[in-house]
Amino acid sequence: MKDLTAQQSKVLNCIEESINKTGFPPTRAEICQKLGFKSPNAAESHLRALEKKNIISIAGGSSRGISIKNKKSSSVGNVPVIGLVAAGSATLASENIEREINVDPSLFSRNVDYFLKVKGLSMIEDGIYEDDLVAIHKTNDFKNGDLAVVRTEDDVTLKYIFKENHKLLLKPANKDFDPIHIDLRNESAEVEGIGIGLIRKN
Amino acid sequence: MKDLTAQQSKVLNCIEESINKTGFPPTRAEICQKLGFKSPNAAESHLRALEKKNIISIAGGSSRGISIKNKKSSSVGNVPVIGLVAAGSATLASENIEREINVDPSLFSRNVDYFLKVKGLSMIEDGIYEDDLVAIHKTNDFKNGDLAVVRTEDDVTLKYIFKENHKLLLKPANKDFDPIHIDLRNESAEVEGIGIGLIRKN
DNA sequence: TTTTATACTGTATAAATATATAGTATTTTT
DNA sequence: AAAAATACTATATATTTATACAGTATAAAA
Repeated sequence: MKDLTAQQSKVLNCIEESINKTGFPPTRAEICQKLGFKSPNAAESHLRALEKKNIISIAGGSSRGISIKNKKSSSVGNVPVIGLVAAGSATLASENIEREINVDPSLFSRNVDYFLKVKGLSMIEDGIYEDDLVAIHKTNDFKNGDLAVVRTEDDVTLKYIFKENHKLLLKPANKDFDPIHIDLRNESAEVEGIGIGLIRKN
Repeated sequence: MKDLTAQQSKVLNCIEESINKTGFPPTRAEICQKLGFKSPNAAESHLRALEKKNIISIAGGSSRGISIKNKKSSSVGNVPVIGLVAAGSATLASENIEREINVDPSLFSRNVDYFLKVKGLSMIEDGIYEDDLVAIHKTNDFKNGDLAVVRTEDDVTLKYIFKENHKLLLKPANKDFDPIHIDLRNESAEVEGIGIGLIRKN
């Protein structure tokens, strides 16, 4: 991406300020007033330059039609928090959603589809505690050793996953817990997603 | 707060949608178009009702001058990430800011002023690992047992803090590390903030 | 050296927009 | 039962606003 000139940065800043302060973008005249320009065309041409550089987009024919592109903070990534309840149905069904939190999607390595609120102490030796929120990326693709949300026939658990042929090993990180062995010829198991991060509130 | 009527909710929704989609609030005409009204005054009066109920504010004399009040998610909480470098100057000075991340300020119990990127293994037994981002609330007020960012004469560390008269105890959570004893009569130490949460990226 | 981009002033205007006024009808509150 | 709020249509208009056009001047790129 091309660099912005000093003036273009000022204009961009002015737009951001307006949105933060008033809730809507500025008019050309307002930009001029704030930056001391005497002609609306001063603002206009800077806006067109910013548009050309793909920093903003300008909606033609509408007032205050300026929006800042790739707002890494469309940010209003409203991500649901799902409690692992006894019955173990970790679905995005609304009845399981405890609440929603706003996170920057770029915060983690992959897209976060939901947060799983950890129950139990099975992963405590690797620093995953009860009530921690584990960021889950929904996928059924995994590598051996990934932290996976696995739906078995009678439960949903968060464990390290290892697969070898028809055998699935779900390994906890707590010596007081036994690994779960699943023979896929007899039992079904589905990987719902993998853990890509966590949030803890003290 | 008074409840909104069905129509008022629709209008509010329409405003939110516009802001999310285009980046700026709608005009009266746009609201009418979206909701099927045939008179701009339909939108106008709903807006005035919403204003009266303190849900939105309307900037007089400016186009698209609608903003939604107490947006709990101004949400664009741009919080800096600070790396604990050897020299140990964990300040908000820009040279120490590794990057910024967007978090919902309401995510943690208190306001997050910055994230401290953890170096070393001194807190590993309590699930705080190297490169974890510990959410820090800037304050010099603390309770015994709080996780604190402490600036000593020659370092900045993250430890559990205990104070008794003139003695300060900085306690790690790793049996391989020794607690730090500070006699405040001889040495200075300052609490920069306390840890209120944690983010980990796998 | 000739474009092209930057950085403006100044003027003008069509179109967008807020906003007032006049009605009608229904529902809710007092 | 009266008043107030809701929920609109319809029309009008002053003002806001985007946007084009005409210049001037300087710096950077081709």
